[in-house]
Amino acid sequence: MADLLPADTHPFVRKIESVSLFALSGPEREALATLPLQVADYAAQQDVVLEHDRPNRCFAVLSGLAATYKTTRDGRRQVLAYHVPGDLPDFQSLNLEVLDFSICAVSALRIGFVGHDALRAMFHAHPRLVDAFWRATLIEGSLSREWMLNNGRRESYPRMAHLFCELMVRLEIVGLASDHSCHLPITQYELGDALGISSVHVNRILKELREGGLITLSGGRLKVHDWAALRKAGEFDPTYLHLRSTDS
Amino acid sequence: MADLLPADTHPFVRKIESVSLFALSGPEREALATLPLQVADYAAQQDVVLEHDRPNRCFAVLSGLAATYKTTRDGRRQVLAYHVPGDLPDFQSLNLEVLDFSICAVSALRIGFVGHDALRAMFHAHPRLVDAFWRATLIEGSLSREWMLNNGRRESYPRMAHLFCELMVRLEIVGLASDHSCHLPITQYELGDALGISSVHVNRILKELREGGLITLSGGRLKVHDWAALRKAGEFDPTYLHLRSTDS
DNA sequence: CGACTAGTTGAACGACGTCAACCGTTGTGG
DNA sequence: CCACAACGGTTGACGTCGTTCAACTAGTCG
Repeated sequence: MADLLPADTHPFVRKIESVSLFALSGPEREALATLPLQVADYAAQQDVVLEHDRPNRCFAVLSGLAATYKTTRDGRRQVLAYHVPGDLPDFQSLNLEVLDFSICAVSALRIGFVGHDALRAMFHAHPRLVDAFWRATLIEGSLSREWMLNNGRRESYPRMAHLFCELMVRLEIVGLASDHSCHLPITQYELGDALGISSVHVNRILKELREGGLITLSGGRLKVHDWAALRKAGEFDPTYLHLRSTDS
Repeated sequence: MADLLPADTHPFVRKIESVSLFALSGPEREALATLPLQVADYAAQQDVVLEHDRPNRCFAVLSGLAATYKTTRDGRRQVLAYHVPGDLPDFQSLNLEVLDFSICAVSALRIGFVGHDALRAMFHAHPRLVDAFWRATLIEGSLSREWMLNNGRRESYPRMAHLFCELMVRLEIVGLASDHSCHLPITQYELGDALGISSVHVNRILKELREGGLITLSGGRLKVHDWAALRKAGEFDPTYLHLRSTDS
């Protein structure tokens, strides 16, 4: 079921255009827009790919939220990154035969698979696109470094504040948040997996943030009531997102 | 002060050869070996590059140990990765204008700088090398994901055991460890920055590991006395290192 | 010899985890 | 339509891991 979308809304075109350091040529844009996408839907909690898989395709998030995670042998889970529409969460599979992480759906998720062959053919025809995609993976790396600093060296209150700041900014960029409010159907248990703390403690920190008037998270919706305060609490500096047009 | 080394010991050749999925051609090896290197030496604790720099070159570790780190605003430091000889710690600077991390020398460090221009020219002439270098950065990403799991979800005892396992394996690969013993002139304070714990606690965990007969760390030397036990304690599975020839 | 640095250890404290109870909502089947 | 199970959120009590502070030791360098 190949699904062709109009070029300007095609996820690859939007993403690469926003990431690359040069303006895409017509043929390059065309090549991206005509990449054959295999669309698939996942319910929350379902896994898309698993550690030790050897995929021959990678995928883009079309809608919904995905999470990269790893688990220890005794089953403790650590979420390493969230992926918003436009992201290419397992792009490394193109050059790394066996996956070292799993990716699951956080909310209802629609993704588009692209075969490695098709990508390699495109790169052969349009070598500049390699730089652009490479850059996309490097930006993901930058996010993960900030995540490491956040989880390693900030206590849970600023840590959670930082996470909410990042999510809000990234969702705003792709048009999924407005007025500092976004759809975020995530359980407190899952939040704990991302922050490296227990769900009980998540609950307490959420309460603190709520009673401080910074945010509310309920009914699957995150609302930031005091952006300046949240940003300050999380020591949030968006430089590491490598945005090209800075706002807020 | 350009410094030309014999091709088989040239750090780029060794590294890319060990990382790439295809055998390098003569001209490719030649191009790597003749990359002009600007050699520089750093004392322990000195910074090589700093967050917010906009470098026009990147570097390879020639000898010694380097560390990538970030700091919070109030000065708490988190080490994100260690780099052994052959590694390309800031290769992302080629496609990411402004650095989002700093790199410092852990022990006496010798590095070789290569200008971005020279690299780009080489990639233009030998497009397959792009894949190889890309793959090198992806493997670094894999290490950082395991690091995130380790620091996020393991307690300090297994966490430290895991770190020592990784360092030992990586140093063995580049010939800097033998008999499960290696030069590791690192203070307990710095170890704490890597593991996200205080130096006092590092001391106590080291004592536990020592009294359990697993390792000793003194006089700038790490000795593993019971590799099987250390590996078990750290739940260490080297898959994430993406080695091509597995040993031990 | 004194000053400095890294390591070592104890004691008190704090952050976060664990356990357990309870509540509210949702969904399902009799 | 109601009963009830299942699940996520909320809260308290208590335990543990790791931090902080502080004192002391040992090695090194001038």
